[in-house]
Amino acid sequence: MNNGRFPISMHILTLLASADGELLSSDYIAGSININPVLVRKEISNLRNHGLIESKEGKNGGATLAKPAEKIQLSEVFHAVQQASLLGNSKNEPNPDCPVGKQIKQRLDHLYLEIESALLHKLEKMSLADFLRQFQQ
Amino acid sequence: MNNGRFPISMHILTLLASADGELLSSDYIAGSININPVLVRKEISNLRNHGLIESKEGKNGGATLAKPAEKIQLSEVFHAVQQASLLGNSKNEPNPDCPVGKQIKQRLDHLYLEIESALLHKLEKMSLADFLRQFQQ
DNA sequence: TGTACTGTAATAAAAGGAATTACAGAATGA
DNA sequence: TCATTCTGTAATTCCTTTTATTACAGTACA
Repeated sequence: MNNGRFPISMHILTLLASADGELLSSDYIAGSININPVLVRKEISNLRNHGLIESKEGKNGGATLAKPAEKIQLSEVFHAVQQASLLGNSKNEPNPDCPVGKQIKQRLDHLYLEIESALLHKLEKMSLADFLRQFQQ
Repeated sequence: MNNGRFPISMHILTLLASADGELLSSDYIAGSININPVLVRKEISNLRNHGLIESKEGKNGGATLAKPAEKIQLSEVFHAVQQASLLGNSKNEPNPDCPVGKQIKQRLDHLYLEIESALLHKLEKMSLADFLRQFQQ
């Protein structure tokens, strides 16, 4: 996970959770995160596709949570933004004539599965509501 | 962890573990990983700084493990290559005038610490020898 | 003393991420 | 109805990060 998508999604969701049902515009959200509104809309689009957010077009439109913050697990956020494996992959194909090179990808994939399952197990136990609760008034 | 450093380091260490004390050159290693030898030497330099590898200059030089594969925990490899946080950071400073923006960094840092400790706990239980054992002859 | 290595710096090329521009389409409400 | 204010999305440019390459000094060996 090379980029800032997880923190950005967390920021969006935290804002929505604290807005308590009120629709927030991408411009407003972008102002809090300090990034471009188009990037916010892209992330919202992604989170919507994963069932975490609902949004409304047109005047007075914006985004809101699709379900209560208590029911949003951080593992869902992780799943929504994850694209690459956690610990990275070598870009090139290893040498198939080398006994190690031949198998390393498969072995690393297996290792990554184990690691990710440990991580997911942890994230499943945390809800967006838990996360929001840590914020001081 | 955006890049391929973890898999590359794992590949290097696996080759050295399977070489059983014999010195391997950066060219040979690069040929197995299929990357540039200079990048291999850089990773070796890093792994050496972390006490996982020893290397010898000059003719017939190369690298070898600094200790038995049984004593190399995968958490050590992780520490050696980790530079950024696991789930990424937003590049820009969030808006300090927003109650969420003001605190989000700190809250995410805290979350990341929890997550990483779960991951490290898992990696501590795995040795390089364990990893190598999975390779079929 | 030539050869085969490492170590490292500097630079270039490639890839990926983020910002920006642009604009169509939807909802609102005056 | 129609200007306004939003979303959704594509296309492009800009910037940063990764990776590859080039170059060369230094080391060890035989």
